[in-house]
Amino acid sequence: MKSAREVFLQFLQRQGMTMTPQRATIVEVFLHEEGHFSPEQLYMAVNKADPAIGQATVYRTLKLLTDSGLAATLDMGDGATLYEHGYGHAHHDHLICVRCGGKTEIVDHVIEERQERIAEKHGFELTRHSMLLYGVCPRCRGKRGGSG
Amino acid sequence: MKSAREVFLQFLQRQGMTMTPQRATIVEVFLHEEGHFSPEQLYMAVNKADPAIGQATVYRTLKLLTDSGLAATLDMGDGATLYEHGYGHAHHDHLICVRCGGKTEIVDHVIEERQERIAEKHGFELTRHSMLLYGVCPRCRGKRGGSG
DNA sequence: GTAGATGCAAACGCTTTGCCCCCTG
DNA sequence: CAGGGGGCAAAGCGTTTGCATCTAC
Repeated sequence: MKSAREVFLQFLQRQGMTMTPQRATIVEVFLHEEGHFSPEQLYMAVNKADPAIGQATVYRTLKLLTDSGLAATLDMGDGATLYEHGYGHAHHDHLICVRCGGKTEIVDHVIEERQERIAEKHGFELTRHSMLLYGVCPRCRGKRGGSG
Repeated sequence: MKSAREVFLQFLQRQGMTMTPQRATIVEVFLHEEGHFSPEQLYMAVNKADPAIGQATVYRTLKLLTDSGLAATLDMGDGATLYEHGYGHAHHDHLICVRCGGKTEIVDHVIEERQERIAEKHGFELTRHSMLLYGVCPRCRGKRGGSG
């Protein structure tokens, strides 16, 4: 399997774009981030590596990373979009605690297969999907209901 | 089964809130809307019924409708939230055409059940979920693909 | 008379864009 | 020299909120 850097480079070249120092930095930082993170978080981490890189560039590169398949988006209902690694990671969905915001990755082949079948039945050519299960995690269920 | 109006009225009363002319108008218009619509669309329809009602009131009432179970939200990744009727309608998920934006409602009991089971396995108490399948609908597949 | 409800417009948070300079080729 | 890339800050978008007013009980 090609390295993520390689995939990104080839993606850029295919688009007639070039690998710039800023993009290289952002990709590196991106690959070192764990779990789910916001553009803002990535921006802050990128800034530690190179304070000269602006937020807009992070957003622009994040879009490229998504298009290249290196990044996957995770859309909460809160208006913000989170990102995670999307290359070399099996597809997974998320279990989200509505109280603490904690996210758990889940994989279910039965569901994946049903989704394919549903799409097929409707004549759709499936490109991607998003499944979010919201609930209260065990830890928060232990505590009493309060929001804090 | 209680009428939707009744459900909303009782919800308001339970919250110590009252049914106002504006809320009544918005509920009526809401119930007449079909399919999936944006707050903006609802606002425009409400305005035909009563031009004095402001956008903020529509948003505020939409939130109440959601809390009361009369409305269900459908979060596209585009930053906007769509609404649909949620009372007296079985839960369903959506198949969305990435090309024309068309939405098809789908129901799959196997998936619903698996979701419950997954949540259970992780100790989560499931409150709701959202499953969006993105793809290309039969009609758009017929036309030429464009940017492949 | 008190408390909630409303309309308006400004504020908000996240994301995108315009502009101009820079570097690359 | 041509053209994309980047930084900055302002604009843009959908949504929320502060405030003064008004209504209902």
